[in-house]
Amino acid sequence: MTEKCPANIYGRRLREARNSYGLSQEKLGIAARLDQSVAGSRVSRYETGKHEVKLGLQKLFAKALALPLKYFYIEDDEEARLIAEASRSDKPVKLKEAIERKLKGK
Amino acid sequence: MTEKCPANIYGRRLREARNSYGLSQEKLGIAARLDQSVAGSRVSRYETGKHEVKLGLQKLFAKALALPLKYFYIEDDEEARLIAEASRSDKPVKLKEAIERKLKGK
DNA sequence: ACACTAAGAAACTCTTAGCTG
DNA sequence: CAGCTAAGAGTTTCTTAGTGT
Repeated sequence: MTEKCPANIYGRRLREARNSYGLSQEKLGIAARLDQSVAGSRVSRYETGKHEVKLGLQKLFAKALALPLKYFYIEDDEEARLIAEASRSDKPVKLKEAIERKLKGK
Repeated sequence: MTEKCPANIYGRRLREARNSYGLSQEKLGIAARLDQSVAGSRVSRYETGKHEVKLGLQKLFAKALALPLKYFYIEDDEEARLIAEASRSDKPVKLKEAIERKLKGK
């Protein structure tokens, strides 16, 4: 464990969203089509703000987490929470389970 | 002139916002604290999607244009327009003029 | 299992200078 | 003037391998 504090807004929201699904960094990375061998270390650096995320990968994270791109740049916590709820209420199925089902399917 | 088509959402919104103020690429770059010698060519590549913008500079663009960070990642045109209006209606002074005043002050 | 990191390899962006309408 | 781009210089990220909890 021992999570380090995110240093920018994107990393903060990414970690928030991942934790809300109870996913590990590696599993989130795999859900976003990163190779398993690098998924954990890359997500770690994105969350802590060591590296920035290219737009193509931002889209994959957004899709995997069922959130709009803009979510990761919303600075107000309350607004972010509302958007997250609204985005997910569209989907009746629990997404954590959907993601983990996909991962096992491979 | 001869504007090339933006290849991603960030570039599209950046150009939109810049045009709404009637600023040139060079002037926008200078307003975001880029050196005059590079301002035009860099903004050009950000808008056309050749290069991606680091978060630190995204914040400077957002501030110069009086828009929230998330604006540049809103995919729906109608929503983007609404946010732009709302963000600017806070400010009674016309921002194009404010920006150009700053530029001349140097 | 989970989160994180150093170091060299690989990929990207920046500056300069110059082109087109 | 306004927008765009090639190429080498400069900077960042990626992969690998490994640390510590």
